[in-house]
Amino acid sequence: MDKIVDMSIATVERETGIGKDTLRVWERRYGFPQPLRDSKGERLYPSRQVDQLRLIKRLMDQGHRPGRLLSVSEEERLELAAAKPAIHPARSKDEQDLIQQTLDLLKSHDTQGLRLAFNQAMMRQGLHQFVLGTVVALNRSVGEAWRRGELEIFEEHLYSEQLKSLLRQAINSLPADANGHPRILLTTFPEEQHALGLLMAECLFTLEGATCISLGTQTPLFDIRLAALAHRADIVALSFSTAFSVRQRAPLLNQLREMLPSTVELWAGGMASEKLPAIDGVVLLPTLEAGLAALKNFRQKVGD
Amino acid sequence: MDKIVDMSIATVERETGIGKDTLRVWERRYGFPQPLRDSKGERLYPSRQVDQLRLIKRLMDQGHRPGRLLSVSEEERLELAAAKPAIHPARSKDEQDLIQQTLDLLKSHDTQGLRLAFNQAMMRQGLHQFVLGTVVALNRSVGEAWRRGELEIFEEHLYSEQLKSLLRQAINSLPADANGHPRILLTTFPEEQHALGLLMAECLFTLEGATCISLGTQTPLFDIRLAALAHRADIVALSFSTAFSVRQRAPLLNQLREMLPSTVELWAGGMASEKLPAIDGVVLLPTLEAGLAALKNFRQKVGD
DNA sequence: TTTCTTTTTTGTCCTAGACAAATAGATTGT
DNA sequence: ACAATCTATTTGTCTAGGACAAAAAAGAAA
Repeated sequence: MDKIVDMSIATVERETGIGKDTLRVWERRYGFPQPLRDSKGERLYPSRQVDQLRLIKRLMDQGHRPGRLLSVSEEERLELAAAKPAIHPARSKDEQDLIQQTLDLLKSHDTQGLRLAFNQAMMRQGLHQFVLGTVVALNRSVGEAWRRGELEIFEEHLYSEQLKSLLRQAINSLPADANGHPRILLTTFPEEQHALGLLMAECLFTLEGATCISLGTQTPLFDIRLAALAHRADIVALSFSTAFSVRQRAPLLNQLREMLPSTVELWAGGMASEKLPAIDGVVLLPTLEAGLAALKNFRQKVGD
Repeated sequence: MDKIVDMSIATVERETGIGKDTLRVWERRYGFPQPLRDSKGERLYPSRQVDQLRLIKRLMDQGHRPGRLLSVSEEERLELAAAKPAIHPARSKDEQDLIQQTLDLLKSHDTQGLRLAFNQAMMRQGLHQFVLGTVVALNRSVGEAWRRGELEIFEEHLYSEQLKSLLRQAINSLPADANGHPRILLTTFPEEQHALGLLMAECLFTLEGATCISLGTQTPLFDIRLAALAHRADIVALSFSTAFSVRQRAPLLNQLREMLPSTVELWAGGMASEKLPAIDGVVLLPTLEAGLAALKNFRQKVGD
């Protein structure tokens, strides 16, 4: 019971999200991690080191650089983890309260209560405001709490499951206009598995009377192209989370841009799109508001 | 417009689901694929070869072996693809009709119609029967149509999005008994992204009055353990699709088994569990019916 | 036929070197 | 002091070809 065994390199990749090649090159360059070896010479990572790797990944997502993190002692890493919470735009009392309530409910694993709280907030504010304001703020706060180590991954899963379920329900109860314009195809790239941003966009676009076709997450580029053609989409909208490596975005977007007919617009929304260099023929949408503006824009353009 | 560029090895891995190591070793052993090289000597796969790889992956999922597929000509592979549809247990006229209707709606990309058809079937049959009979049959038929090349991946995405949405809605409308027993934690392993099986199980277990805590897909083992402890789960139930490599299941299940307290049962459900060797302390559930039986069983055991 | 043993097939891991894109740091010009 | 340009370092991903064990197929024996 409860014995935690040493892990193979494939397992560590899965558990931490750090690639095999990267794990090996870190070991070579920085001397960490330093796994044991089994009888056939393969790496075996003790769980203590895997914990450290988890922490390192967290800190890297916060902007720390691997070189420093890896050449520093275990204790110093823990210090970094306990650092400053960023300052945020002023929030209403209501929002503050809901955030605190959400974090408390998550920590006590009260899924029922969570659902109830979300539902009430949504009813009170209306879907538009709820998504644009509250959900955005919640995402940020939950993400931060996780980065600070206050929440476990499974608690974040719980949060996003509840919210996804609620948003889906909301979308389904909206009057669907099959001939709404424009026709927007929604999905994410293959490694991107975060569906929440997608659902938020779908809510807002559907509220505006557009037709949304959601393929869910992780569609290969080739199939995005096929789907766009099959559904006669006017716009292909992709959602990115911070987890999606910024390095990969530009080349992937370029590739998709070349695959799509030039009459189809390509929108890229989500976290950290600000950092991205402008790409020809790709509309970058750092926020949901920008998405709504783009939609208005598109309609004006097509209108005349 | 529409120009399809050569792809890097990382891209091919994403698009086909075949690992980099495997792609390289196939090239060495069988001479296929045989990518071009760019200025720095890195592989560039022409889209023609990537299409072939997609086909090969499909055929492998059907049970063909790589050695044969890769050493055979392009034409012969296409012949294999057009082969026999397997024979299935007798189905009711209703079910047959719905299956045909679903495939037609999918091919014409009529999401509204799809949703309507599903909803009607569910209303008519009741959730229990709908999940156990119709959804199972639909999954199989859609999966087969895809393997035969009749459906594109994006059409399969569409199917599963609609169904997931419907099942989620159904679950939410069930009377949730927060004190229902047993407490079942539902999730999948990190590479497993198919949420449909999970939702189907959640429907059935909830209907039986159990408390389901769904973490969604792709939870690291470490977090499954944490969640099980935090939620005081009686049972941890994992869902596998055929896409999940059979090779990996046994070691992963063993690993999780060792991490969990022995008082917590571990259930592994989903396709191809029959093929799996028995694992000590892990209950294998090849079908949903087996899952329901296991639940009844568990209750009797605890009852006395 | 079934069961056991041998051979082939197949995916994953290994080392150690290379290189370009991204980032940080230094230098220069306004 | 601040912005822009250049240089140096950092970092992830790719390459080659060898190795090995687990799975599957083929062969042998009951």
